[in-house]
Amino acid sequence: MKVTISDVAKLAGVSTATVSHTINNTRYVSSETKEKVYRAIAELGYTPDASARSFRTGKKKIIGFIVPDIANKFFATMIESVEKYLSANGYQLIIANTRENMEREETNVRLLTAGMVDGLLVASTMEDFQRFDALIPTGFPVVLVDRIFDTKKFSSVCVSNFQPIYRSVCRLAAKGDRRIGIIGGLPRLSSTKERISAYRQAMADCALPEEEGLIQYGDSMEKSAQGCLDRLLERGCDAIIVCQGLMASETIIYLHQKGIQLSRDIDLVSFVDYDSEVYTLYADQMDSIIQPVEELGQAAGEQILKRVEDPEAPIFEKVLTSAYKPYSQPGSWSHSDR
Amino acid sequence: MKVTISDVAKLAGVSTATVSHTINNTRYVSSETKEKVYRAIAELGYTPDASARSFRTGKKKIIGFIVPDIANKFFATMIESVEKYLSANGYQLIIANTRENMEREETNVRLLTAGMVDGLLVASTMEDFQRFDALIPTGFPVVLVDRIFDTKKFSSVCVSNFQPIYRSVCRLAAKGDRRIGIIGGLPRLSSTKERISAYRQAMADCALPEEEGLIQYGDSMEKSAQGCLDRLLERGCDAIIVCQGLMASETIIYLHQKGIQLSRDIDLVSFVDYDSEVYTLYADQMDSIIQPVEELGQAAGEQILKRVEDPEAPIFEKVLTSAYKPYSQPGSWSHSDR
DNA sequence: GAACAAAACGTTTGCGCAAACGTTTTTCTC
DNA sequence: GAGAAAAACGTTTGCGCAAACGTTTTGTTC
Repeated sequence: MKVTISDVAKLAGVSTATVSHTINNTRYVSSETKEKVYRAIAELGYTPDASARSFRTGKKKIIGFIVPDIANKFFATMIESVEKYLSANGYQLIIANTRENMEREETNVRLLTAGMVDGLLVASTMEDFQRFDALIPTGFPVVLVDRIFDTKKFSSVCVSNFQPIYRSVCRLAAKGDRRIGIIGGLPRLSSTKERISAYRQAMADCALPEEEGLIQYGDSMEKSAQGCLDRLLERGCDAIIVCQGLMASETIIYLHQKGIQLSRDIDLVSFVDYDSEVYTLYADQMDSIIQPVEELGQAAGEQILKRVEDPEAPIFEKVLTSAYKPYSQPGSWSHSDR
Repeated sequence: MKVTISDVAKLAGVSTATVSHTINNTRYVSSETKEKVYRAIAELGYTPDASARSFRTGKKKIIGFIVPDIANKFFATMIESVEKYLSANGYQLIIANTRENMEREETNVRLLTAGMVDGLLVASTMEDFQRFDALIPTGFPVVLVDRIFDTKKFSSVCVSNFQPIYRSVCRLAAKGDRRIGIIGGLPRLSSTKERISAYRQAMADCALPEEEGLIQYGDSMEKSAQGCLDRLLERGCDAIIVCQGLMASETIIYLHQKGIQLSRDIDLVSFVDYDSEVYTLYADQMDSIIQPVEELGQAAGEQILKRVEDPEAPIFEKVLTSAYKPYSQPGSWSHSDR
């Protein structure tokens, strides 16, 4: 039924070793013999079985990527960029979507690390490092992406969260805004924590009164920003900072629908998805923080392959920098420096 | 180093067969023995090796999905929905992104069908069925998604393309529009062909003059709609039909930037991504065609698992229906009926 | 308590391939 | 033309597991 390497060997009149070496270029084979082998392969329509190969070599040529939300543009773009890098290097990509659910993350990590992939990229939805760490077999190649833990146990690739938010608050304060609200993502995530802490510190440094009600948390899922906004608007904000692209779009739409005009009625600073439609329309009325998603994806791909190929490689922590685009200087882009 | 089934067997004082049967529930094992086995598994931290298992059984519990553009919201949403269905049924999903490139599609299909996955979902970028067909090993479970071929060889899941466009033209014509332009996707795709042919037929049926320049093709990638629009606007259109969500967003933004107002200056009908931001903002100024992306994804998942579990199952062709939302009746939704 | 069945487990094989280990043939050297 | 080296290929094993095939033990019947 299935054509195997020994069928090829038989037809070509050589040994299976020769066929194997011919295919994989792992030993010298005379060109006449190669010829015979390739002819037999073509005649039989032989394709090496990936399962058997993986089993034999222990290499699957597959990387897993645990993502909190595939349909979120931020992650979709990152997946694209990761896939691009991996496929260019002979690897395939398995996606697992946790939908910000810890149990699903556990299930998926366990499944994938049990011999299904060579390495794992994880944008974890977990807060507790112990719980995450317990899932990873000793020595298994893992790279944390976008969301990290407070240990040096795994390599990681993320973007700076503190500086852009700190800068945002300062700019708003300098503009005369006093009551600055902020909409963060899930409170348990490292990215959210860093951003909120930057907000707090900047507020203090700018001598602006802190007020717990000015800090709201959404879950970066659909319609989560509206509730946050309602609560912020009730308190009468001069400005709002949004920590996530999807919620930024919601914010803009919601304000638009309420007849609140950006920059005239309220100041807005936000993390945005670079090519999101709302961003294109409103880029000139707000400060935008644009994360280098594609670089993030590529760096993640690089790091995981590096670890897969050399599991002893030292832990590596890469922090990329977001672009900050103030609306007052359209066209001008500046890089925050951490 | 690695804990295998025989390590477990040894520690539990049973045979490997018993361990295997205990894990997989494939033979009666007394509860005391089960106890011993599970205890040994826990003590050693044993996890069955997925590679070996796949190799042995021939089942990988993985489905491949060949996608033309991951970052496109339409496909990202579909991936999400496919993944949801598959993971609920114990399968993982491998993504391959072709970026609308036929060579990449060939490479990926070949790779995945060579023992890496149990079945394949394909939204093909190819026009030539022979070329596609040549890539698929005999009997390999394949389901075509969104883009189909003119044969009954593979099962498929797609949405109706003809009816919504036909209806669009009729509505525009009834409104008095004469010069109706259309922006289609890649000319080689079945979806594009059906939509354009619906346009032609409707134009003829409505006694509107055909004009080749009114038909423009974009590639559904970034910025492709602008060129089409420039050419259409040059000809002075009363109305424009856009056949794809991403290009719809571009169109709306571009018209907005040019100061052309929807419904006052020009009529717009478009396929849109349901939760896209621009759609949310402009839904009341245009006719929208909304494809049932999630149902599409789920149906695709259902079909491919059905084929994987029974390769002899009859060919199945599912055609889903898009929702048509006329802007004149906000809130009212109607279903086109093919 | 012989004969037989059912319960509960063990022994062994082979999936397809890569690669360690081995053999033969050719070529070269003096 | 004997001996050694290099070239070119062959034989065999085992990766970890599932399952086909076999065996032992424990009832059960008359």
